[in-house]
Amino acid sequence: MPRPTVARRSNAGTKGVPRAEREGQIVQVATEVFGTLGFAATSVADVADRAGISKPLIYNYFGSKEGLFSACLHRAGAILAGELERVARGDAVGLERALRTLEGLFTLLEPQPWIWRLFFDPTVPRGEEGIAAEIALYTDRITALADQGVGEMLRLAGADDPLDVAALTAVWLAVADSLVTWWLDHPDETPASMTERCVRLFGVVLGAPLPAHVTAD
Amino acid sequence: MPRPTVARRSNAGTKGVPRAEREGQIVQVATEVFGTLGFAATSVADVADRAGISKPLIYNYFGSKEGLFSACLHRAGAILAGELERVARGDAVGLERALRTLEGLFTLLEPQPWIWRLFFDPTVPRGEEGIAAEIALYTDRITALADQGVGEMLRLAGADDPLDVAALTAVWLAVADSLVTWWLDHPDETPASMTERCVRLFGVVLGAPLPAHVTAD
DNA sequence: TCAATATGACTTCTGAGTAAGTTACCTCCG
DNA sequence: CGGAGGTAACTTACTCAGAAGTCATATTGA
Repeated sequence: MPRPTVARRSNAGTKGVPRAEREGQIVQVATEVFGTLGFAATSVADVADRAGISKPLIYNYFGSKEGLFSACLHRAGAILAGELERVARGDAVGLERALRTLEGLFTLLEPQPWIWRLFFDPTVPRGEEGIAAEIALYTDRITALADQGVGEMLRLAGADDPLDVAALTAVWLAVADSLVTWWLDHPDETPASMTERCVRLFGVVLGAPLPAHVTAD
Repeated sequence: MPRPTVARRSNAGTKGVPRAEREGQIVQVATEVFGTLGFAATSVADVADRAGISKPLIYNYFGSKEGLFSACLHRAGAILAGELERVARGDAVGLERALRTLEGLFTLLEPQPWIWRLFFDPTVPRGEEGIAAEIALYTDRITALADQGVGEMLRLAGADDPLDVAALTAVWLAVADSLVTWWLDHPDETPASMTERCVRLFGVVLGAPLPAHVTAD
């Protein structure tokens, strides 16, 4: 049956926004949603709504939900890994380096805190290939930096069990993650105030008396 | 059309397993799946399969997916919060108490490491009521304990900014979480070896030289 | 007029939740 | 002791909603 020939205004048709620009807008919106809700809980239709365009346009430009996530990932990854590597190239070691990293992180994440979440999203479909692999690309870079910093610190202290390094690296990443998360819950904090707070806390924790059996062992 | 009168053996009918026992089995399986995959990625049908029963039985007994999760939560919560409170009643303070807590945690989680995950599952639907509220019930208890320990430690060090306490509590919970997660990825470790590792790492980190501007500020 | 930009209205699939019926145990009456 | 029937334990086979992904079509700048 042919469609009724009634004059029905459609919203279709170009709005004069070039593809590159639209893609940028979409990626920005999508990053925020993915970062806030997680991959699984994010619906493409929702992203389309918030971006003020329609779902098929997203599929036109990004191919699939994973493709969209991938685009967000690469933008965020370039920013993040780049900054962290910049810090790592500095000559700080041990806790000094840790603090510098946190400072860089806070400054970097100030305008768009969600991008951090993309790399530590537990809801992305696991698998040897696909998104998971791309995430690994970046987390490996980040972990390598952390591992190097942690390893250096442990070596200075005369410890060199590789498993110790691995465990402490995991802990360190979690510490960074938790501070970012806490910051997200306390929007009044500035990067500077967060950094100061970290300096203060480092001081307190490290100044605390060691338990007897730690020194004894 | 009437059903064919052919003799078709159905699998229905009681298998003689009393409700309480069945519920226990289901909760055990469900806890593992929820804890491993997260709430969102877990399908009720999958749980039913693994438990060797059918989906409607789960709905019969637990009402809904949330109801099932809730049952897992309460079992796990009773175990977890109870143990942590036991440790907290001890007379250790500061880092000593931290180590004792970790030790208790590792021992407790040895047979069933997943239960920890239930309380820190980012994929549960947010909302003022429902599961989220029940989770909060337990995390509040856990957080309160952590907060108390952290607060005591900061007070001993002469610091008492409540936001500092809150932030350090978040960090401490993340540290515990990351150690459990790391352990999950290294199944060869025993509770004892994990505890030793923590003692060692505490020693190294706390023995590290303080950055200049930490002491300066 | 053609290519780029855009959309409404599908199809398809997955997973939560349900209706209705099946089987086995248990009790109580004879 | 034997069978009627009540009830608890269980399943098959659905419905229904929401989200991924697709198709055909519409609009407009160059």
